[in-house]
Amino acid sequence: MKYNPQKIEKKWQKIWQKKRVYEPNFTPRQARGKKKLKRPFYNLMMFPYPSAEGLHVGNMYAFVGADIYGRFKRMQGHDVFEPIGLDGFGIHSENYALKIGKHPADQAKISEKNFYRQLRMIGNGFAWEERLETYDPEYYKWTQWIFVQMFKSGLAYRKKQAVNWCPSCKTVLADEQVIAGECERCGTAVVKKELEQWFFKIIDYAERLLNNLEKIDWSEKIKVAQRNWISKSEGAVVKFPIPNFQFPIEVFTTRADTLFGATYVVLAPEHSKIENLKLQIENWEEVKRYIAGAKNKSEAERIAEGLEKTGVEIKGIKATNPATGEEIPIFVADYVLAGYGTGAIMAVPAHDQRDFEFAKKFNLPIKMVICPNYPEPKCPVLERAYEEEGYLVASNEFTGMFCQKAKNAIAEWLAKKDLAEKKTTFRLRDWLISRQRYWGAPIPLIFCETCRHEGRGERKDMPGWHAVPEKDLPVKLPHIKDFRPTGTEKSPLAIVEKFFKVRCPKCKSWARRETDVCDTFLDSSWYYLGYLMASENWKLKIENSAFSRLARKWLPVDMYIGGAEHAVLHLLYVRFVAMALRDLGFIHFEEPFKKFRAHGLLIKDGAKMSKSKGNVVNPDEYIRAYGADTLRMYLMFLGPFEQGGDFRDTGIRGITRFLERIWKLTHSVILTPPRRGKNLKRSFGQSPQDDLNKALHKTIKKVTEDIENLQYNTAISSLMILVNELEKQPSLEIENWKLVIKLLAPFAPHIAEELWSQSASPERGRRDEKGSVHLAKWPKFNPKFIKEETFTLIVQINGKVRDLFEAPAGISREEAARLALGREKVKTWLAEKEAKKIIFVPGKLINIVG
RNA sequence: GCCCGGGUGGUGGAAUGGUAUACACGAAGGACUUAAAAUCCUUUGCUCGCAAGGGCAUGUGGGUUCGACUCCCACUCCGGGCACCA
Repeated sequence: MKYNPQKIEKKWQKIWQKKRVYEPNFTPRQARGKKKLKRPFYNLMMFPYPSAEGLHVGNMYAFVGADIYGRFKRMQGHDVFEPIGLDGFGIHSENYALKIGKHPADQAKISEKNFYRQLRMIGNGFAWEERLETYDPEYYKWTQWIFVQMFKSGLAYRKKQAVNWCPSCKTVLADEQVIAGECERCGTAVVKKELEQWFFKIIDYAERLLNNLEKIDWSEKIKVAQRNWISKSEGAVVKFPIPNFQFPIEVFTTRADTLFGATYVVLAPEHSKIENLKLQIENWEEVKRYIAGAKNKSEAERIAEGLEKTGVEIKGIKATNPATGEEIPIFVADYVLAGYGTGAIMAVPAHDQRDFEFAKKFNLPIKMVICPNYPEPKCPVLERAYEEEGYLVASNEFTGMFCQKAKNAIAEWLAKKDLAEKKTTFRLRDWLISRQRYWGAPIPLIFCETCRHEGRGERKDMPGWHAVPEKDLPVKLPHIKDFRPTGTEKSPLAIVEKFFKVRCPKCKSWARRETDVCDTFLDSSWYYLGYLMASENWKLKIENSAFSRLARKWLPVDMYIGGAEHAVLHLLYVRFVAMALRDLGFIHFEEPFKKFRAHGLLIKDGAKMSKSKGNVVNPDEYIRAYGADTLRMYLMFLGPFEQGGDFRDTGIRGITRFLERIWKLTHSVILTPPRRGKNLKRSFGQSPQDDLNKALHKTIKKVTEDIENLQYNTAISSLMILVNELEKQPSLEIENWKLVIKLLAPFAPHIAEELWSQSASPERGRRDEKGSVHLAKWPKFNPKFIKEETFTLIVQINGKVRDLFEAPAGISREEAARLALGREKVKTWLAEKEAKKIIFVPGKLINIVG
């Protein structure tokens, strides 16, 4: 019989599904009845969004890598839950539907079928019965339910502010979705628009999101990215009074020590105070023009300008430096960001490069107050801002103080006069959650004009707004013909009367539904809970104890694998939502994933895969040509899973050869009974059987350790080394060979299953072999077999390898030195010289220094 | 500009501070074949040498060490992330 991957892969995929091999036990009660309660293990991978081209080989790379880990855990005796689903709601799916002129709901059905077909082909141990799609009303009912909880608890709020707007996608975007001023999805330059939008208060959780990073076992680079994104700054808010005006300008600074060098104040163009000061501003027209111009600029334009600073002085008013009492000018400039700190800064051109450039351009005084050398202040002439540490100069009683110390001293001095206050600020902004698009979960809120008028509402701070009562969820997305984005700052649902016209849940008068939909990242912020709900056909409720029991058994997720590109998107939101749900008492944990590992990027022939380059690998054709097992193993053999790999067509043959050799070897083992009792003794006293055990158990150890560390490439290579060895063995027993099949099983599940079943013919069959190899026990290595009796002792002379010989394992330093010095080569190399020093590393080498 | 990765044969890549180049691909030669494919065997970092054997090589330059791909310093190139965050 020849190895025919296509045939056996289809066969086993069917059998697995029929026998429910990969379906875990969900209810604790059921499990108790069984003789052995298996330890649950939730093995999660980031679910894909069903894209235009079908499953990308990069997806397959990620899924296979995650699956190997899951299969490994299953064989180690865990009850593994490895679900899969589709993240099909959202702009990406809708954009594709628009492009090909289909309705997103119809396209979803097509994509769904295609994706599930492809996902079945790759041979993962998915729990298919719990699959889910985010556009399924059963699912988004709970997306909406979460929104309602956020609203009721005050974590969702509505606010008008300058937000990111993508003119091509015709919707607002979250900060996390803007990459270098461009839309994450389509690459169009994002513009700022003043709009009223829904936000989630993720900033309230900034501190916890930051602190918890210490407690979770995640890829370090993701933690670093999150830390940088949240970016905590400790400083002070300092008041700069405006003469003849009631309110001072408040600035945020982390460098209170430089306060005596603050020679002007800058407000962001969006700063609210400017409007209030209108009557006192002499050049109001000019200021107004500048503000309008700045607001119209796209994010990308601002970045493109680079360090070229622009701004306008606000004439007619001055600010008082609270430290010096000096009156200093006030500017409006777009290098100051409205959304950070207080939206205003004190400019210290001598010690901040941006302020320095601005001051140079506008000829403003540059006053040095920090000097590297003290007490002899010979301050250098500045060519750029001096941002390093130093001692204060020209700062009254603080002169001579080291800057770190002065920071606190000055802040406290001003605090006593009520002119300053310590403050911690985060760079993280609140999560903008509403989208002016069609293909998403409608935001489940209703606005009632009557209630607003009478000051009623679910929340005191938001009169007129009501959550859709939970019994009315889901708010179904209506099937409308014209789903195209309007570009009018409103969703296409805003003109669908049968959708938005609704009775107020409170006063029953006619009211209006919110017509924006939720950001896709809300869909994916809780899907790991969804899979558990799917196990009971969506009959469970998050708030009920039945769900809670299930969650306590399975959550938090034990292992989560996905792409690093979601470091500050999905991976941040999902943590935030879990914390919020925990605080509301719905779940028992605040970190959803105990362990997260980011896989590397798969490239093709040294270049990134992209549609425009035309080098995107479609897994279908490779599976058709070589089989899923070969492709799986090839992908994993390319390089370390966490680093990625370079896909080259030529390499695949090596894996095909390897699997064919395994196939052949199995049959020769089955057909040729071992010649017992004929083991020839060797000169070292080790029989071929000892050698075989050693090779076998070393490999078991190596493969086990490598899988645990996701080093699949070296695990596969050690399997290859073992097979090379075993092919030379005259007497290979089937029981030993079966250990190899087990080691192979996570990587090449189909061929392993086929060979397992073939080797377990009834007359040979044992209990372990009746079922699937994937439920068989993962082999344990026996340290006794690995123990070496001799080793290769390396002999170095002055650090260079000159000789080597076999030595007994426990050889002493003296004995090793004696043997080494007696060797011909050593004598030659050492010539007449004495050995000055001898370094001996037990079990490794001896270095003779002459 | 800042923060992460990374630089090793013709290629993908291995190496707890201890034989650098495992494993695989490719290439060359051979066996089998009428022939080809497949398969199997041998060789394969560069270099000097008939050989035995030697010298040189892990981006560059220094350092620590008996010994450095591995640790430290400086630089350089490539990939990724963030980007006027006061």
